Amino acid sequence: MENLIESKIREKLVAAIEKAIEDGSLKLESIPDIYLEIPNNPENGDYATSLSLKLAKTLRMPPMKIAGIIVEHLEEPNSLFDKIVMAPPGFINFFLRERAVSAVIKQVLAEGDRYGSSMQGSGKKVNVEFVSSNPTGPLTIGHGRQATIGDVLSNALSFCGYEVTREYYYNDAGKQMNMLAQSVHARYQQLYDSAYPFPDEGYKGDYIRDAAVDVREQEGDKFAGKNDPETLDFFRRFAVREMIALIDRDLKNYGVRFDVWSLESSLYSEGKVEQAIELLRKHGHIYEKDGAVWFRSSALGDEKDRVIVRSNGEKTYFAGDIAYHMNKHERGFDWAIDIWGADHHGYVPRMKAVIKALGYPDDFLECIVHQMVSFMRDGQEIKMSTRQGQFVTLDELVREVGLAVTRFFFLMRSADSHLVFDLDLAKKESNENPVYYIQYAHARISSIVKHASEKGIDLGNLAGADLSLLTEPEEIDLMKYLSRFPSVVEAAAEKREVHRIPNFILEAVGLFHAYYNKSRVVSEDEPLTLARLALVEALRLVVRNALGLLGIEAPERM
RNA sequence: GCGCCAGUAGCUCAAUUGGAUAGAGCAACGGCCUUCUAAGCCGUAGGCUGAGGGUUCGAUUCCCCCCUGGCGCGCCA
Repeated sequence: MENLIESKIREKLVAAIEKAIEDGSLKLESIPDIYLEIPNNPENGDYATSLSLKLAKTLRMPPMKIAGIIVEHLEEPNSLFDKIVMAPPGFINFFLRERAVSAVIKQVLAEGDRYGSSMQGSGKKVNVEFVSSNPTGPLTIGHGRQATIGDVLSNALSFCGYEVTREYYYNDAGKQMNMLAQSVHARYQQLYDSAYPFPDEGYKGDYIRDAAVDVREQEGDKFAGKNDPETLDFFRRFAVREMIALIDRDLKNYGVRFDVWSLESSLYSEGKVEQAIELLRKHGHIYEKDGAVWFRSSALGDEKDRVIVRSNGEKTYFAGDIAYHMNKHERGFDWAIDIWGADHHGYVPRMKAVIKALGYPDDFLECIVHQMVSFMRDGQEIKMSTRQGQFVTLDELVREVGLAVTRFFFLMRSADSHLVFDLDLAKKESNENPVYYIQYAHARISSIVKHASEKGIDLGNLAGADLSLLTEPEEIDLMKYLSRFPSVVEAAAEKREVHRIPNFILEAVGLFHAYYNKSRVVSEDEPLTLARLALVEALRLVVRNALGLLGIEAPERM
């Protein structure tokens, strides 16, 4: 489950500090947070703590002296550590014994596909809302980044013991839907009269023509030449339904699953929007000016007040979102995560203001903002515009470079960084492409295991292998690295930094490839063969678990 | 003008709640396939972390101020 080595070191440090407090050598009120880190330079140990440096100020003692006291009070250091040394200006460095390191293999083999999971989240209910596009066309690669981050963050949170609900919110109300209706309507009319005018602001993509053809197939020419409100209403409902089906299909093909689909329109039909406005009004956050209804968000951290009901009586998108977040809270979530593109980041303060106005804890809502994606093909940047019909759809992208590559590229970089998606690189099936590098490692290990089994080696008892035979530096490094996986998953979930997972896998399989080229796993030395098989099998499980969190397949052969 | 994000090797990016000597991949150059998959490995080279101040034992990381790029700043969504 957790990183056993790390938690043992923490326990020992806590015990040592407790003892030191008891006998008066450290004058502390309580146990401080235990900072543990992995030094860059192995000469500084496998783990290190700068605890004494942090405590120096409050204790008013020299850090080296504090380090000395802590080390003196550590119990049975020899069971886990080779040595513990103090280093100026006050670090305590821990060097693990090889036996302590190899324990991770047994842990991985025993826990299998649960290795790396934890109960950190202790069942807290979290709602993760992502993608949430207008149903006006297929998903673009801009949505793709968000879909991937949201999907993988949800996976990581679940793996860490949170109860996650993945949610998609359709903005199926408002002006955009009328424009969509008019666009499909115009394309439909053009099937009968090629001179029929197309609206200037209409959606120009081919999928609009497809929808028009679908109308003709299902309804024939009964709307030909008609432009009355009932006709347009039919086209609106038809088009929304068709677009939602399109998006559902895209998400399914992309391997993203949702638990709940919320419709903006049903918040209206169920009166939720009115209720939300009334609640805000009751608490004095609402006023009227110039015939419109305003939310006083400037009093709660936003830069200005926001209109929620326009002077023509129509509610704004924001009004729906207020009701929606109230709804999330009413459904009993402990917290809600919204994932948005950078073009919506200005929305964060007003949404936070809503949370405050409704009287929810400030941290009920967490907004994750990811930077934009640009798309390069043949060295040329492609501008995306749904209305111009010049977008690159997620579906096209997946078809072109494959699911694994698409997902991996979207995940590789921190959400804060702008992403340049280079199609030419993504299409290369070579070592330039990190996805193949990883999958190749998995296939290689699978091949080793197969080879061993064909040689008649009993793979049923890998857990019983004599792991003390694993003494090569590459083997030790690999084992140490595997033990870090649970911490990486936890960091990915807790810091909402999913790119840590791809980085971890790349590093891990890099160690493996080097090891593979230097040492043979299957040899005439049977005990050593078993030990090495246990090692690579553990690695294979970790790679598979990690790829699983990313929604990427781990192939047996390539 | 105001706000959010970014600025690290030629290019694309990492860097463990502030840690010790800032790391990978690509591109360049030189090596490794009668042995479990060469979609691989090993080696060489590459840096004033955009500039300047500050905080402290210690700053790529935090604060201030500039510069550059992206994105916002609607009774649109």
